[in-house]
Amino acid sequence: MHDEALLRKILIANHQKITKARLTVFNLLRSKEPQAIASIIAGCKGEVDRVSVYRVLDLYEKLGIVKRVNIGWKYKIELSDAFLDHHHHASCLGCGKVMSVMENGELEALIEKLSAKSGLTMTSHVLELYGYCYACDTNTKNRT
Amino acid sequence: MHDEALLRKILIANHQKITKARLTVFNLLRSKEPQAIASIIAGCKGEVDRVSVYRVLDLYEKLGIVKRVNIGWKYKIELSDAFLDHHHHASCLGCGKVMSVMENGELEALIEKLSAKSGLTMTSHVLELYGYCYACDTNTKNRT
DNA sequence: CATCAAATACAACAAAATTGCATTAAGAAT
DNA sequence: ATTCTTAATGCAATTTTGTTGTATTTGATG
Ligand SMILES: [Mn+2]
Ligand SMILES: [Mn+2]
Ligand SMILES: [Zn+2]
Ligand SMILES: [Zn+2]
Repeated sequence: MHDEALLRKILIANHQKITKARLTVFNLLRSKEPQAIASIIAGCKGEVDRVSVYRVLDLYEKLGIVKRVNIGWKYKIELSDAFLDHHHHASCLGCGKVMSVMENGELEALIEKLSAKSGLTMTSHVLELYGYCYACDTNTKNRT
Repeated sequence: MHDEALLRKILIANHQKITKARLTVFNLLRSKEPQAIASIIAGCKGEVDRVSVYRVLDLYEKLGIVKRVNIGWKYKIELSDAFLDHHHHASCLGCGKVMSVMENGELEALIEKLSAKSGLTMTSHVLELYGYCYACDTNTKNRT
């Protein structure tokens, strides 16, 4: 099923209307991930009001359509695992580029084990890597 | 070396003054971790102004004395690995309790490997587990 | 197409974070 | 110890971010 069809299905199943605001925000999220709220609001300028963006995102979070992910100490929004495969992020502290790190069975298993040991019934987890991408790393080394 | 001596050493090495505000914030951070900014500001009431708390924390972050960690979609502040052993967090979505998950060689090695594969020269990483603690999990199950 | 509730825009508000500046105090100089 | 210098602080004002109230609009339904 393609993304928008799934979105419609989820909205209908939850007795929510399919509106211009909701479709606009959804398509923005599909275009680039993850995004800061400010960036989504900017992308909606003229189309959807600031307040409505917040309300759409609240709904989407409640319905599990989006999730908040932490990039550095700020959060950004991205589509949930129902739309994107489970993954983690590797962020460059130099240029801000965010790369996806795809699921790795060994790692996920280890995280499961860890959570069991910690006494937590884990429902989700977040792993973020920080450092410098090849380009930024090279630049840094070349500086005198 | 005990914590405050290390703090003083770092401040002096960076030509920063040792002030009442900086010591107060530092000791609050030592008392409990991790803490929301609001909680630090509250802990400083009457002692240090709100604005100064922000400025002290900015400095501390720049100097690597504290780091921001994400608990849910909000960040909290805790002392850096120079003061605390490297660890991760397991947070209960029910009651908000945060447990420390101590470093695990196997996991850390795997994360190193992962970052290498992603092409990032990793300088740090964050792993957060979310779920329900034993008490909250039991409560949830007992609900009709 | 008529109906009706849900969703939206806009204004007002509240909370969180930042900036500008006069005053204070930490550390250096004497 | 006292004076000097400037970084650090407190306080007021401002900006930014997020929320709430409500009249109007819009999407679903028959
Ligand atoms: Mn992503
Ligand atoms: Mn911690
Ligand atoms: Zn980069
Ligand atoms: Zn709990």
